Amino acid sequence: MAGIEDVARLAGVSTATVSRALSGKDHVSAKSKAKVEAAAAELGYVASSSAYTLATGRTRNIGVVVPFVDRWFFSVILEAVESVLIERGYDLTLYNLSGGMDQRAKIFNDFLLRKRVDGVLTVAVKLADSELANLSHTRKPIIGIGGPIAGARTITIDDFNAGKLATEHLISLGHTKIAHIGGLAPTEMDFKQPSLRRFGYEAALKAAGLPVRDTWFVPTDFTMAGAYHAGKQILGDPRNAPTAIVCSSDEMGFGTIMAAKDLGLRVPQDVSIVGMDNHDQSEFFGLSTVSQNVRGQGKHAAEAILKILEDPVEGEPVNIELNTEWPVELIVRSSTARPAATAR
Amino acid sequence: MAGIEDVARLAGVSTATVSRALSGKDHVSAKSKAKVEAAAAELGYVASSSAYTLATGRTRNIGVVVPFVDRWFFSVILEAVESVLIERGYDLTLYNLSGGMDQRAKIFNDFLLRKRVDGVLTVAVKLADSELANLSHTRKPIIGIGGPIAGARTITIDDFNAGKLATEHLISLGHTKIAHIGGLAPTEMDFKQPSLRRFGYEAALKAAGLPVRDTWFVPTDFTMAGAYHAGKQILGDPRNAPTAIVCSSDEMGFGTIMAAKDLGLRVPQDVSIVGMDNHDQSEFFGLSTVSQNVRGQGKHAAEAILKILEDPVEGEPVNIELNTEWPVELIVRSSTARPAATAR
DNA sequence: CATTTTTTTGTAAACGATTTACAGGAATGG
DNA sequence: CCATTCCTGTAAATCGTTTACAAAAAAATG
Repeated sequence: MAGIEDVARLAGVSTATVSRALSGKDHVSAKSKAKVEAAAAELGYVASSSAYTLATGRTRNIGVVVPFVDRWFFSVILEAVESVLIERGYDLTLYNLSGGMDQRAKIFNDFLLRKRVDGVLTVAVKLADSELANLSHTRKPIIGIGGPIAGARTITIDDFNAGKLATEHLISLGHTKIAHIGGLAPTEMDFKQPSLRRFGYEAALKAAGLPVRDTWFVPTDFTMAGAYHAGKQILGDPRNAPTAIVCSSDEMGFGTIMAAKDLGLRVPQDVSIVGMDNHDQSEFFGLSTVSQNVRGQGKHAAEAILKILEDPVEGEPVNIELNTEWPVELIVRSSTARPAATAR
Repeated sequence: MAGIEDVARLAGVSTATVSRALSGKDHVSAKSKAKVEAAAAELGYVASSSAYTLATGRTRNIGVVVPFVDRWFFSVILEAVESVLIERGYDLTLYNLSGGMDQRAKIFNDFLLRKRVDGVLTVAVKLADSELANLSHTRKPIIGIGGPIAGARTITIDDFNAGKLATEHLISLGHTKIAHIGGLAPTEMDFKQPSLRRFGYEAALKAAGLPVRDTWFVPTDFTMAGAYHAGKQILGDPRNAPTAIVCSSDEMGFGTIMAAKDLGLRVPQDVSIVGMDNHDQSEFFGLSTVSQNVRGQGKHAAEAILKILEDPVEGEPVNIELNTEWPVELIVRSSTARPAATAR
């Protein structure tokens, strides 16, 4: 493997000149730049990134921490972040938390501290105090997507508002019997979005003077299967079946639509269903939803962290508490309509 | 940040002793080992990975190249690989090809050559000759999942056999009118699994003396939506509707099931549907399928590449052409049954 | 043309570990 | 008690860049 010295020798210049010519950030005469480039090409020279890192202290690598990779939201974020990073010459190192607590401990106590990354992006993970302390101690920028992180920049949507908007859509169509399929109680390591969305749902009902019934809220996990069963439960009730259901995610919406269909109910004639997120498959299911631009958030987060690294604001600490709220938008498709009773 | 010298000073030994004590591969007296560990813990010392890499030539980092991350198969592979790597102290750097040809060129011509990774895992990507040449030139181990790579180790399933097995299942139930929803024609950069699965389907039909009809094969992309439309097309045919459909993936199976239901057909009474892969959601859909152990393949690939790196066989080149064929297995759920005519 | 200013280039010292040749000390055996 | 072996520890070399700093060359100025 050719090193910088080989290139320097072949080009007839010093290693310093080679370095300058190739990185292009210092002045080098056009002539020697050309010679260096020719020599580098001839030898197939590529700079060793570890030597670069050792000399500069920069890794050109961002660590991305996700709780899952095989779920839609996370994989989309990952894809968006990766595309920005590659474009800018950065690597993406993936840290997946789904392997349990020891894997998690390993990641936060070993991997992220080894000077392997210039910054960390966390996606919907709630950091324990000790984890956050460890991380802050490295003085590297941290950006969180999908939940607050004390003392760091974050990008979130207003989950309360999303739940409220979805519910208001149904209310404005004339629904008064509106159920909710939402997330389970938040765990120590997870965020409380599910609850926020539910609070939004409840707030909308109350604002419209509509009742909030216990039996109309069914908590379940964020899967089609979970929502399918919840949906059957709610819609099969012989006495208190609602005419509309607000789901905390689109995947739940899909499950609910399937439950309705399997019960012989027509969507939206017999029951309206609205989801949240605007999943890639929502168009296919015709699911009305409160859209959050997931790719946009991922790209924004990636660009923000690169900005901090590449032109830091003088005198500003790397991490400041600052939340960027991403807008949500109602997308109406074919899963919502006026309730049958008031249809004509 | 504490360096190895600080630890050495605090422990009252030399840096070499610290290195030996911490890496644990050379003899150090129990006493000084304890002192070193205490000192390291006190200072919160973590070795700089770039210095380690520069000195040893090893990055403890594996590059994983995938064409997508937001598709089930790839995200599951990623998760499986990551869990093995973390466990063994390795990082995973993600390279996603879905960003187009220039992103792809960048990855193969820059990133993978910069001595940032010890080895490369590719998932269902067909390497161009020049890409493979570039990669081989680095003398790093390459392992491919889901498709042949000339001159390298690969892990695949027998797609032909999978297609055949799915079809035989339907034949053995008594079906004679069996359609197929499969992938589009392979592109330059993709693999030909779809075709192999189709060939397996055709071979099974021929072996049973059943006709292969053109109208019973509909190519589409590997999505629910694509298969939904294809399924409606096939099942809506007033003259030649089949009693069973073989789908090239489970996601296609889901779409086909939904198409059948929307046409008012019952699954499996009116139409049997079988998929391939054993997707996480297949249980929920009750989809019979030919299962391939995706997690198992991912883990195996990760372990195989670590094996090559950590105890190489003397005198064997890093890359040898060797395909490990992973077994498939028929899983019968509730989407397949005898056809109505022969049911009793 | 001499002098000053600006550009370009080269030298050599980091960067932070691992590794190795070598030396000193302790243990072993006769 | 001495010679031999076996452990430990030391000091210096090494990995491949970047980057002060200084020197040399080129361009601008009077």
